[in-house]
Amino acid sequence: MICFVTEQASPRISDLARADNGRVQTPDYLSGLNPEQREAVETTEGPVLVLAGAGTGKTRVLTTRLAHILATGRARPWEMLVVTFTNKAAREMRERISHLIGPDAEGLRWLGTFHSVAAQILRRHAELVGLQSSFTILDTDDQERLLKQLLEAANIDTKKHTPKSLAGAIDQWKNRGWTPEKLPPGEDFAEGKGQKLYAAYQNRLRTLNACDFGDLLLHNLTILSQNADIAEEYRRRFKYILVDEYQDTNVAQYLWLRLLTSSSGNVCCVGDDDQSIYGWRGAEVDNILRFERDFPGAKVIRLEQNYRSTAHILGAAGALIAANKERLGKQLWTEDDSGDKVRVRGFWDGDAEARMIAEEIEDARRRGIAYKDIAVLVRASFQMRAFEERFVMLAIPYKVIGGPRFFERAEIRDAHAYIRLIQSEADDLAFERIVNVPKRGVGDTSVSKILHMGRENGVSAMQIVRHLMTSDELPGRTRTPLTNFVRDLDRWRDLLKTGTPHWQVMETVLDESGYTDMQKADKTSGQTRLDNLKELVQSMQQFDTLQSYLEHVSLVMDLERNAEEESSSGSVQIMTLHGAKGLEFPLVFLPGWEEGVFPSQRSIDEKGIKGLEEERRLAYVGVTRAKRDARISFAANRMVYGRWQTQMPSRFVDELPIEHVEPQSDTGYYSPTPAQRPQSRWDDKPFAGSSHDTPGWKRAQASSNKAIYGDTGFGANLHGGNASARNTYAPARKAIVEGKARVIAPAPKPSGDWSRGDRVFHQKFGYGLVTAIEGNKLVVDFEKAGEKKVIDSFVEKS
DNA sequence: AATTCCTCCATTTTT
DNA sequence: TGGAGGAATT
Repeated sequence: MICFVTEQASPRISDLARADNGRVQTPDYLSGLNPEQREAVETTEGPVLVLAGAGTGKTRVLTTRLAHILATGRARPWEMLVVTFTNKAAREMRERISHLIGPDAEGLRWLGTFHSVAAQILRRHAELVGLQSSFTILDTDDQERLLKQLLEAANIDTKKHTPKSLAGAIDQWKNRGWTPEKLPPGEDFAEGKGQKLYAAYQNRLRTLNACDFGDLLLHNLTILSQNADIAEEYRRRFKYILVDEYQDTNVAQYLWLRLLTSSSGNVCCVGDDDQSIYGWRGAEVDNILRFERDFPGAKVIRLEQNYRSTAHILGAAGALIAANKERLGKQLWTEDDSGDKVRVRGFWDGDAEARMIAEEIEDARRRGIAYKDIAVLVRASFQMRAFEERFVMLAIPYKVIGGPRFFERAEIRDAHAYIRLIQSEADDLAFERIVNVPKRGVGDTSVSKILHMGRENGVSAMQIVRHLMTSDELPGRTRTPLTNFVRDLDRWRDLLKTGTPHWQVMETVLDESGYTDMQKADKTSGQTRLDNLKELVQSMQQFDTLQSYLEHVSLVMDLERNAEEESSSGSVQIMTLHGAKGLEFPLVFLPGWEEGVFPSQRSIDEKGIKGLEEERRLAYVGVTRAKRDARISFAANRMVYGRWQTQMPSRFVDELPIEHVEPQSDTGYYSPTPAQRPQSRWDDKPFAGSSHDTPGWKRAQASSNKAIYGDTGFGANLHGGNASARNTYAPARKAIVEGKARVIAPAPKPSGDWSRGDRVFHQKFGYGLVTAIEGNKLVVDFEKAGEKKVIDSFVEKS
């Protein structure tokens, strides 16, 4: 097990360096590294690509390398450019580094996310792209409202072309480094209006002295590529460049890095092509795949010894990812050959799956595993509810990771809008957000009139309001509240100017504007919101100036993360596979491995083989999160969007090698009467006669399908006679499509088949009598389970 | 301005 | 199925 050389135990690197007249000979911090890790740390000159597999000590290598460069005097802290993707990663790295090198870590000014570093550079040269250095960074909400206005101004149907989809398109364009002028002809939005809209949007941003997240990088590209002297200055400044999660870089980030990398190229990129799961938001795996071409003479170091998981888990994950064609290739290994095989289990339906997972969690708990050490990882968030419901029922503490963020809550945004408008009258988006919050009697009509006039005349909304106060273009009932509004704003601004701390101004504003009262009046969630606002005021106190606070919230939106992580220490974690990246848990449940769900049908439809491979990488990420136990499951039937659907197990299930997997059967998955059940891969003696290279599942599927449909009666009409022909060796793809079309619940079978008083048998509840019929649902009074509502196709007459 | 009614639509998410 | 957002209604 790797223990990070840290804290009190290890001597400070600055001391180490001094100890031997500045010459460091195999200092302690290098001693625990394996040969590859050590090579990655010590190869300081020239381009290096570290291909770090899951759980191979990537973070340790990264921080040690950084410390090593500083300790050996190769660079001063401010000569290092260190970029990460998330604030969390940046924060963790800074913490670790400061343990190693002490106060010197303060000097790491250029350690941060791509966006925060780019923002720093942009502030210094903003005027070169037509901005003032005090520019504000738009959040997605503001962005969408702005785009909506533009779409409406261009007479585009906002139903057909939503602001959101335009925001998405622009985001993708910016990810590729395209300014409006450089937009390729093929790229478009709303029948030829794409480029115009994009240009109009950029203009509008400039007027508002604002930029969006994409601009932080895009403007950097413009500045650096058009000003050779500035680019050269930065290239000289950054003696060493370190990039984490390189597989996640998009084109814009890639170009930006290249502009900052000098020809000597002391650049070290760390990543894992097998964990590239953000292609859909612009990440280019290609960046990592072609590193050696980009940097001739680059050294590629593979970290393959895994310190996280057991051999079975790695074996299963390794075989899975081996099915991908587009990869550089790594073979993870471990010295830990203890532990159980990966369990794979098929269930009759989603309920059974959730029930069993909950039971297994309770069981694990009894064996002494803490809730916080257990995770349920799903492909998409709609799969979470089933588990939440089950966990609530059994009082299993759980935490859903990845809900709405603190700064994205409406009340926080409202508060920010107030303070922004006080700070800068030109902030039309802030104005629009809160002129009538709380209700002041300024309706939508007046607001859009004001905004429109502002845009017509090229002035801010507030200027228009000041003008309207002295004219009679607005009725008195609108004019009075607006006058009061302006008066209030002026008063608050004076407070700020006369040196009242910004957080106190915030408090005053919330109280005097009536916002607090408005929330007090809300019985349902008012209290929560007030609590959030209190927290907001508190967090503002940590900043000296309003400016620095606002900068912080727009770039570092992770206030809640800390609180969340602490409070969740005693809970089972439910999260998406994407959200689980970089984390590890002793026990991991991976439910929902079904064709169409995982791999997601949409990914395959939209991106073909590339999409599928990304899904497979996601599966790989999921399995490798587990330290001791991974439990994969799938359900034959699932309620999706209110309809029962039947699906095949995921092809990924098939790709798991038998030697690392322990299949388990669940009787519910098969025909109700065990005697009629054919032998299959998932039967009591699973994998009987089938080995890794046998397409075992497909064969088994043919027979078990027959069992399901034949015996329970549903589906027989839907499939007609060709059920068996389809299943044999048909490509899985085809099966999915048909599987999707297979709607079970509203079977064409006339519901009149049932009548009150019928005696029926249900797989789970046993025998009972039908007491009512509601369409395809039956209310049955079961002898053992009591009264339940069930879908008719789930029971049979007895 | 508030309420209810209706229709539409359902990955993954960071900055 | 359920929730969100828009339209229609009071």
